Order: sequence, then structure tokens, then C-alpha cells
Amino acid sequence: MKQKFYITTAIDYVNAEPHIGHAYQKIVADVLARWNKLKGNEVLFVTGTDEHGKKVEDAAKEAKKDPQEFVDEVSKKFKEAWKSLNINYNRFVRTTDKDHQKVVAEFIKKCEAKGDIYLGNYSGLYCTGCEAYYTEKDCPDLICPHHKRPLEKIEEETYFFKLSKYQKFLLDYYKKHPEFILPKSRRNEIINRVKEGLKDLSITRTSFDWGIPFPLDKKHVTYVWFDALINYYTATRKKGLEDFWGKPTVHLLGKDNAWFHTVYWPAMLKSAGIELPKTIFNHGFLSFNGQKISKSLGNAISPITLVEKYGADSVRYFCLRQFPFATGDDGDFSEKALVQRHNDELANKLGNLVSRTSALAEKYGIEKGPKTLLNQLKLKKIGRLIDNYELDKALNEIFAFIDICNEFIQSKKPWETHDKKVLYQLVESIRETAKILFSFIPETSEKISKIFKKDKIKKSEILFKKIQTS
RNA sequence: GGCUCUGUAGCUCAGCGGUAGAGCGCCGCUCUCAUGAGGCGGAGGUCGAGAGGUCAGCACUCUCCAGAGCCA
Repeated sequence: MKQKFYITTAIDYVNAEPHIGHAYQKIVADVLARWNKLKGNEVLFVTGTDEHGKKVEDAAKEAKKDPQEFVDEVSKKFKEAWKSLNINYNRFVRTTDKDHQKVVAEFIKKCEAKGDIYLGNYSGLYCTGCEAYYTEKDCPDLICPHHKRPLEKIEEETYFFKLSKYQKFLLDYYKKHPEFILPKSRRNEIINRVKEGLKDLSITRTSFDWGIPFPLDKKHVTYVWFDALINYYTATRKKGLEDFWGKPTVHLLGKDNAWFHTVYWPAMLKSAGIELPKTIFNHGFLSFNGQKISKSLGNAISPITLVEKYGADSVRYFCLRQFPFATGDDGDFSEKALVQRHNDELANKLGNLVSRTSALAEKYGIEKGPKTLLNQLKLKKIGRLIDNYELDKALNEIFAFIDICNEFIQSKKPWETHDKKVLYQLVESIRETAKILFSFIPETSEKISKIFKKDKIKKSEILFKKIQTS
């Protein structure tokens, strides 16, 4: 039966340029989107950029640019990076998009109608880096614990969202829907924190202009997080896409976004009378060659550079195979480890299998017969693993089958026997493997499918060139 | 300070009540269709430390040590 499947990534904040950490998440989302399409589901895959807030306004100022001009440039870089990695999204939401601004305004009005928005006063210590307030109790030294810079004392009139009202609702919801917060370790953390109590959320600012005008009061702009979260809903407010919302909707996010997406967002949706998504998945972070990725270390290498160096499929394969996404643990993107997997697994095992099989099939031809070899490709298990976000294990299973194919060819010696049925078994097995690999390494999968498309086969070009290690 | 997670072969990790596993690396043998690729075999671990319950623990309980995450 055809189902609808809606998947989103975080929308990236445009104060910095895309790096491999951003890319990792988009790659996983792309795999899940492609996989669901392969299963016959109707898929909506949305990514984008988060473009409002003081931090962006400041970054634009520093670059001596108009904010709009600045965000246009940076969001373009994200789009280019995703293109280089064959991230096949349906919509790229920018929070400066007209339709988003409209949806945000409507959303806020719904919350107001529910009686969840009120005007109050906020005085506190503000960190522009976090776009968040701290209390003196949290930071006795008046320094932001994340950005290590002085907090600004701010007192302003602000509108509040009655988050505190939703504590019980949230706790009940988490209990009833264990798949709402994944992985499980995050779920426990969030539950414990919500149990400690929730404060109402300040959702407007008056100290700067770069944001969506607050629909209830022109003097205020909407707090960037309140605006950004709504993007997921915005993307489904188009003709023909409405039904995607609330169906198996999955938000993929870094673990730093867990609180916003598992507490603010469901409370906001409940307030506005909108169905909640199925799963908020919070994955771990990547470091790069053993170092934390950061601007100041200058190691935030563009995904495009990595693709130019290693190829889109090798970067994708490495990210998917190396890190246990499902556990939410951190991982290290090491170029050395990437090269090793590229050489050993993609070139020597997969590439070489395609090469030797196509060469033999060209020489001796193939003839239809039983497909006993193919039975050893555990498609059901692989499907279950992907649905469970265990992409590393799924790839492991697929490559175990590639090993089986290499053992098969070795024991059957078709170069001696010229057995066309043996070659048929191999060709069929590779055809199926290519299909299942399409979600992971689409470029290569398409190349392989093309080589073995017809029964008249020609020796293939080299799929993965070896990378020399020094 | 509170809550959670992790600690298994040189490296990355799987196993989670019944005589220690995989991949990579290393060593040896071997085929020749293929990208000097492939295949076969081998060395290598008192499963962080200690205690407890069990006929039986790497797996369960407790304490400790080390590392990580979330919160205060």
C-alpha cells in the first residue's frame, strides 16, 4: 500500500558555511527518503536554511552586507553543497520565504486564539551567540557557558508563549509515544528535564529588526526559534502536500536541537491545534580528523571540497558505514578512514566484483537459470535495519553479500568453466545489489544498473579508482 | 553535585546467561576472470578493577576506577 512519508532535516543557521557535520545529516535524510520511495511510498523531503535573528544581522554587518543579500549568498552555498552530494530534496525552505512568513503569522494567531500568548516583561542576561537568556544563578560570572563571552543585561517588553501549561501534556505524550524522541538515551534526558518544570517562553524581541514581524504587535519581531521550527509545517502548506503533515513525519536533528524540537515544538503544535510529528531523531556530532569542527580551528572544510577529492558516493558511503547513526553517538570523520573504506570496500570488493563479472559476461555470455546465490542477499533484514535507522548495519549486510559473491565466483571459476548460468547468477545478484544500494550511493548504483541492464554485457569502466596512501 | 551512557583482539566495534566474535591492520599459502584486485588459513584478548547472587557471567546486582553526554 502506498503510504506518505515526510522527512525533514534541521534547517541550518546561515551564520556559518556548510561543513561535513551538516552534510552527514542531509545524507542520512536522503537515504531514508530514497529508501521510502523505493518501497513505493510517496515521499516529501524538506531541508533549508534558518535565516533570522540577531546573530545573522550581526554577521551581515560584519561582512558589510545587507542581511537579505548576506542570507541569499550563504543559503546558496548550502544548496550547492547538497547538490554536490546528490541530496535529492523536494523543497528547500528558507525562513525568509514569503509563504513561510505567512504560515508563521497564521500559526501565532492560532496560539493567541487558544489564549497561550501574553505580553510581559523580560529582564535577564542575554547571549547573542545562543540567542537565549540566562539567569544569574546559571552563570554567576556573567559569562556565557557556551560562547565564553560576557552576557548582556537586557530588559525588554516581550510576548510570552505559555509553555508551562504543556508540561503534563508533554510528559503524557512521551509516555504514550515512545518513538517520539529517538534515540532512547535522549528521551530519558528530555523527560527528566521536563519533569523539573517548564518556564514560559519569550517569543519576541524588540532590540533588532531582522526577523519575521510579530503579527500581534508591529514593534516586535518573532524570536528566531519560534519562527524556524514552523518551517516543517510551512513546507506542507502547499496544494497537494497538505496530507504529508502528521503522517509518518520524521525530523532529523543534531542532539543540540533536541530540547527545541521535543519540548517547544510539540507544545506549539498542540497550542495551534495541529497534529504532532511521529519522530524527533537526534543524532550525534562529527569531528573532523580527530578535531572538533569549528570556525576558529579553520577545519570546517566544505563538503564540496571533500566531494571533489573523493567523490560524492565515497563521502556518502563513508558517513553511512562508519558511524552508528541509530545510537546517537558522536563520530570522527577521518580522511584516512575514508580512504581505507574507499579502497577496501568500494574499489576492491564492490568495484572489482563488477569489473570481473562484466568482463567474464562479455567474454562468455549469460544464460538464464536458478538464482540460488541471490537468496543469500537478506533483503528483509536490510529493510528492517534501514527502517530502524541502523544504516551502518544495513550496509554491512549488503557488503557481506558482496563478499559472498566474490567467494562464489572464486569457487565456481567461470573463467575456466565458461559456465553461462554461473555468470547469470552473478549478474542477477549484482543487479539486485545495485537496486538496494541506490539509496546509499545513487551515482554508482545507476552506473552498475546501466552496465547490467541488458543481457548483452560489456566490460565496465573502473567504478572507484584506488586512492594512493602515503 | 544529580541523572544517563560507555569501557571486549594493535585500531573501529558486534555479542548481552551455557566453552570469546567481525572488519581493518599483521603473518603465511593460493587462484589469475578482475582496479597488483579475489580466495584460503594463522597469530593476537585472564571481555576496566573488585565483590555478590547463579549449576553456569563478558553478559545480572553492588562498589570502585577511567572516559563521554545531559542537567544544575
